[in-house]
Amino acid sequence: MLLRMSTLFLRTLRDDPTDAEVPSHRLLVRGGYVRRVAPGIYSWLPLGMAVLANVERVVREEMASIGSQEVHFPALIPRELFEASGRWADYGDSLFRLQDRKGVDYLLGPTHEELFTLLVKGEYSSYKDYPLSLYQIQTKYRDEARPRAGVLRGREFIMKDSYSFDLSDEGLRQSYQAHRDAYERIFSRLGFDYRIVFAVSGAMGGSASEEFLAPTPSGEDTFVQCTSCDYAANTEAVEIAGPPVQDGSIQPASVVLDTPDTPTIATLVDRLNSLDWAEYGLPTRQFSAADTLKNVVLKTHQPGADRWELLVVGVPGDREVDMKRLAGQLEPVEVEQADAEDLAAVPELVKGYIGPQLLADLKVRFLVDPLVVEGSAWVTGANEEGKHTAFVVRGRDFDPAGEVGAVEIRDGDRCARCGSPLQIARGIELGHVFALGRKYADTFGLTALGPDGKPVTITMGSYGVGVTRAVAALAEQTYDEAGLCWPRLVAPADVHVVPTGKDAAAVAEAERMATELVSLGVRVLLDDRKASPGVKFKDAELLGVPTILVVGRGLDDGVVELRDRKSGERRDVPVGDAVSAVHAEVSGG
RNA sequence: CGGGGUGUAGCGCAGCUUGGUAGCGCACUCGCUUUGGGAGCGAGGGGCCGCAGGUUCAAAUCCUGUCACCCCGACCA
Repeated sequence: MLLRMSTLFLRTLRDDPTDAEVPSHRLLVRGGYVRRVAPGIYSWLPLGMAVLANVERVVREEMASIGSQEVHFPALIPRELFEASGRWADYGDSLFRLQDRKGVDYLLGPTHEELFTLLVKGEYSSYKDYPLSLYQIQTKYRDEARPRAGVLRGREFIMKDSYSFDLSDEGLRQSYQAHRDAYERIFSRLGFDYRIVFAVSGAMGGSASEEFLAPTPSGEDTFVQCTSCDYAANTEAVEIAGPPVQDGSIQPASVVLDTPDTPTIATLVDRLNSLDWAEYGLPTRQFSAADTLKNVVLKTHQPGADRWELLVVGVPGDREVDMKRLAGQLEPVEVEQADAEDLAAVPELVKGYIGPQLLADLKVRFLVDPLVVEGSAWVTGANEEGKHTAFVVRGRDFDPAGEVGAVEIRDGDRCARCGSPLQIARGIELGHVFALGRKYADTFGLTALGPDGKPVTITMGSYGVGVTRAVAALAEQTYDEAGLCWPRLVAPADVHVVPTGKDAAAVAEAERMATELVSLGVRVLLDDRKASPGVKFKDAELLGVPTILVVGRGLDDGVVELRDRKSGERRDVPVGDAVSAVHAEVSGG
């Protein structure tokens, strides 16, 4: 393959486009890989297409290796299919909707569970047909509230989505594992630094959902990783270690304190530290927010229920409640902050002075964060204006209905597996593997007739790779000051041949080498433009082809220069050895 | 949806305060020179100054409205 820059549809930009903030966006635009058409909507130019095709090739190879078969669904989908799954309504504003000339509703597919399920239902009906795995590489549409970061988060993007269909839970487990392994190979081959993180709580079944994240500062997803073991989870699914369980019986009996005007944790702590503890027959000590128990009033909604119910969550006073994490843990139950009206319904809950002691009697559900361990003693509200209670002990003075990870994770929290400090980082979601179960099969009646003549509901897995996003994420993880630095496998070419100088011999020699390299199967980008050396060098660095071969002033001494884009390393090689040297680089890399 | 900002050539920007021929750099075309780190000189082409209305003899500039876009946040199978 030979790309000539004199004819390549490419215009590089000297300046950064002003709307580009993140490095991948800036460099993909400057390097002429993509152009913006509308917010979150991009055109892919020849160099971009080359990179995209390379990513797709790897994805296809690895899908084939686990026996997944490629299909292709329309992006334009009639409303009725999404009506059947309930997602015409559930997807809300994120769905692109349109009508045909007759006024019939359509949508542009944000994902394709419905079509895969129905296709299989239409073709297969016997247990002998399973297991099955299908995939497609398709353009997806989501009307994001705020597209950003160039192609990292677009409204139109390419995704590989696949689905597995199995007769049994064990079959699903195997399909899930096969996909997970394939994804590891895909992201390794593409040259990613990536982490596999838990995406939903252990309560929902451990490994039911995992995300493949590429750690980078411009990532939109926050995740947590252990500094010592390989535990990693996104912040919604993370579990952290609490302090050791304590013996609550050694705590003094609880005592009600006079604490007027202390509706917040800060005011309460000040008050505690100025109390005359001798009055209560107790030794004076220093208190901090961590000694108090904060009880946050929320409300929850069971799917299908007609009412919201109150929920109180107890967390250490020095912690905030992370609503996103909480929502992730409670899913599919919805959760929201309770408002004044909700609180008014239970007058026993005194704002600012709520304690867990009464909640069981009030029939209000009470959960604690695991940091509030059995036997721990707290200062908390006395359920009376201006009063708090000290030495309120879990297991002695109150019994929560259960635990839920609710606190906002901090850098340095302890790993639930090994106890080492956790670290918060940002990453880009490259892929997601998810054991869907029977949700769609139930909805659409996807069953197979078993050997006993009875129908078995199929269980499904759903697996996605963001293809366009992977290109941007790779740029994000590999760029440097001068430009892009593609790993060889995805680079638009193996070698960028740059003739310099006014001497026609350099151009002729570069042409000769390019032709010879191409015949060896090397992908060559040849800068045959009439431009100054500076322009060519800058563009070569911006475009990010991994090997650069400079044919110029060294010719008089019988050498050409071989440069490694990534390391910056340069070495002269004799003209006669140049082609084989490049070929060795390409094969070795 | 909340906060901040910007709309002038393909890209990056000035001009607006104080109304009067629409400019600069890059890119593009032609000529000559130059050729190892975004070359020089000269000559060119390219504009609904976001849109609509208003004020005025005259509007990129002032006024009103409107639309779009960008950034931060909320949201995000």
